[in-house]
Amino acid sequence: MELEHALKKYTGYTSFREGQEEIIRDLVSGRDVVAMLPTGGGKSLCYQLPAYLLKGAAVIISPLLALMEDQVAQLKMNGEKNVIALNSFLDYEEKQKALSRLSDYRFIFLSPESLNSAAVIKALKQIRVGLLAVDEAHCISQWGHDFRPDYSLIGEARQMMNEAPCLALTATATSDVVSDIKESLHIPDAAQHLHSVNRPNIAMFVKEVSGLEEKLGQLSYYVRSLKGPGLIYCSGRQWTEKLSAFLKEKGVSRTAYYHGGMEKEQRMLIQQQYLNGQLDLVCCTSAFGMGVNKQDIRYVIHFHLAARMDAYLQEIGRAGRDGMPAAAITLYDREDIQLPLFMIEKEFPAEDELKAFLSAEEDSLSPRLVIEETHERFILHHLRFLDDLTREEKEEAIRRKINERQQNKTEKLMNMIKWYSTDVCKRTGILNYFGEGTLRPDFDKYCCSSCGADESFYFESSHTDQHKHDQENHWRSELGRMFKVSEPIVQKP
DNA sequence: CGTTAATCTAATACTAGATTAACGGTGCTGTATT
Repeated sequence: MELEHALKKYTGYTSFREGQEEIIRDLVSGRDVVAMLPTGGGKSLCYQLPAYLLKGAAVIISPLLALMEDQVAQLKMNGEKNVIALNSFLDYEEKQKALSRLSDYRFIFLSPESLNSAAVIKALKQIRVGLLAVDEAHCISQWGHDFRPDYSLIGEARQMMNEAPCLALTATATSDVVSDIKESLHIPDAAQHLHSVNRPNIAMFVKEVSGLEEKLGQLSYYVRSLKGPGLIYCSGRQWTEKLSAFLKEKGVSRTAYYHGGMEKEQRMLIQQQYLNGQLDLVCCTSAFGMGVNKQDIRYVIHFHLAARMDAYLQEIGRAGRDGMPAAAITLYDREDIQLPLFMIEKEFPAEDELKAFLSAEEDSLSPRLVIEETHERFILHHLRFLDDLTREEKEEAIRRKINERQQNKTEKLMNMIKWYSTDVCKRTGILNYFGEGTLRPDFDKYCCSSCGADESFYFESSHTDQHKHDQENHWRSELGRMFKVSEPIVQKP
């Protein structure tokens, strides 16, 4: 009906992809929406079309500069000129100019940090905002509490946007992440368009190892056996470099590493080569992922464990986006828990550090005490809400916040450890953890290591092409059955 | 807490072994006012 007409008029598409129409319909009728769409499932259309149908500009919050630039380029390519990304790529003059004629733009891209800057707030107050979209909205839950606190302030900023409908978009929203998002954005009554977190075509294997030597042995075995392309997640930057060198030595060429400490151009190059199929394998930290839209990743190996279930799901979820079988393998060493435990400790200011910082802060003459950037930001962020308190009260309040966050993170880590250690079906474990029902048990063969799935099914086949062909056909029929079961949408009780 | 790189020491001439220090993830960002 009229939505399809608008779709054709503004984008040239003739029909919606699954899930898009309901989301857009809700937004256009003024409702807030939390939506989950698989990557590559046409997420950007969900804010682009409403931007044309609603009065006013669409403000889109994006976590990475690279993602912002991609979106801007895409819109411009489609002939939309009234697009701007208000970020640090603009110099002072360009930014002033853009802010002074902000009402000319239909699409305004912002990082949560820019959204919080005084100049941007002032300019936004003077225009009409028709839609607020938060892309990769799981970042609110993942980063908003500590690493990038500005993510937790989007809800406040929303108040100056004349109650424009709010769209939170993500590819993996577990139920606790969804409630976190709704609370943070102050959209308790948002319509939810969610799918199950289950990915039936990804088989999960947890392989217990003991010691580095055995782990490296297993890694080299799997990388040489599995059908690629693949991805290896590890916990440190140095590890990514070491593993890629190690694997090259073992004869796996076309391997590269990727982490947040590399030059931007180098990062882009690796990502691009991987996307183009010029690389078979990338050893990476958690920096690699968002914006990587590759359909045919066949396996993800965790060389180190993931500290949280939602992070784990996101990382393995990069495999098998084409719907074809893929494998997620964790090389689990009990000793590995020490590193994430330590990270949780180190991420927040220590007690004496907090004390010293606050007393230096109180004395306006002394220069600000130099502490780690993330620690400082955490303290300053929480100080914003504690203006009228004495120093002791402030200290106490922030200490409580730190404890709260550390407990929360430790608890999530422990749940993960339980999941790694148990013999119960891995898939059932995940679904139960997120309050979804248990799965029908007839995919055992392709389910997980606990169900006795056969890892060799994911190996590079040495069979003839005919065999390969048979196997793929076999998979198609099998998948048909699977997706029937993966349809149901998560309901809030 | 565990791994790795850097420095030290001992007994003897260049290297082996021991002790210590450093490091460990994710990314955005100008700013006060007439």
